[in-house]
Amino acid sequence: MERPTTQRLRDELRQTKPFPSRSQEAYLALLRTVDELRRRSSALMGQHDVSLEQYNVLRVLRGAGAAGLPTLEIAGRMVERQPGVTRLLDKLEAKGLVHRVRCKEDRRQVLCTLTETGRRLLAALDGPVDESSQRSFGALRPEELETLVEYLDRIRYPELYP
Amino acid sequence: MERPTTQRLRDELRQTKPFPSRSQEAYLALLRTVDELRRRSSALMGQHDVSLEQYNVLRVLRGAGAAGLPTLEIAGRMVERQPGVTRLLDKLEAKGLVHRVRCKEDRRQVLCTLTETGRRLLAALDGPVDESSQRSFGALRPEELETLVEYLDRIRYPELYP
DNA sequence: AACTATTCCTTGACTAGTCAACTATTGATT
DNA sequence: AATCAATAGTTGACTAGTCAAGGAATAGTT
Repeated sequence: MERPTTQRLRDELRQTKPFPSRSQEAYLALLRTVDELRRRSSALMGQHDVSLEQYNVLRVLRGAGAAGLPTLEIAGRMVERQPGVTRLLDKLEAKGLVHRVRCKEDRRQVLCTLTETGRRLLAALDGPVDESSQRSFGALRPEELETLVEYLDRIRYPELYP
Repeated sequence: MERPTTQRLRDELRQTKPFPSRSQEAYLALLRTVDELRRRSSALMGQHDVSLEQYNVLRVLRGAGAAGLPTLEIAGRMVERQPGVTRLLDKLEAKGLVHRVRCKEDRRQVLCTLTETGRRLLAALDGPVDESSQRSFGALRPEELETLVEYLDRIRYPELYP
């Protein structure tokens, strides 16, 4: 972390005014937390010359197994929209981490698979990524983690939890 | 929301495999939640031809009062780094929402203030923004909101909560 | 006073993300 | 079969974010 670790949210804001509402406070806390987590993991990926987003594509591909996945399906498993995924795949293919071929059965689809290099890169990152994740989320006990995930779910789908 | 609202995290992922770890599940939930919140508010800002990020700069400036703020101080109150803020200010100034002047006392600083137009735009957005925020976070009771903020704090500063 | 260091901000060169428009292929309909 | 619609993906034109390098002004030092 770059900023002094003793800083808390209210200090970070450096505003004397209280938050306009708890919701806004929570919103800001969410933004800042995700930003911080992104920074922590980006640092890891950067050492291997891939971005965090590129890494996420690789992970999705590994999760899919040897058969590979069409581009749109990758996008579906990620936060990004299709065009972004296409561009990420462009870069990953250029680096030799991913292989793309037109699907025989449906020539509209492009099947993406990990190359051996890609698989090795992922393997090399597994340890550090897990450590980093443990360090960040280790601050919460298992039940707390569960609660957090539930809260986030409810924020995303408010109409399901009236 | 664009995707079917009955989808839950496990469905979104469309993976049969369980999560490698709770931490990873929480991490993904965080990313997706922030992404979704960003989308919801971006839609509001877009109607007034400002981006969410530009809006955040305007809010910081309003919070600072009539005196205005130097660029670096704005960055300090936001998630972004300085260069990003400079560029956001470029665009806001071009739209006539913000005014910039070199500070007399310290000519290194650039004092930024809201224009009347900027202030009106913010006022027009206050209602919708608050509504949207209530809708999202209304899914949590006040104590739960508080707990959420605490958890997020702990994730950001794990060493403070061993 | 003259140098050096620091601070504030901007710029350049990159990555990434969005929407909208387009191509290619497939499927469905008449 | 000929058309029309839907799907998969790419590209263009934009916004935004990063780091690293640099200019300008100020502060500190000798």
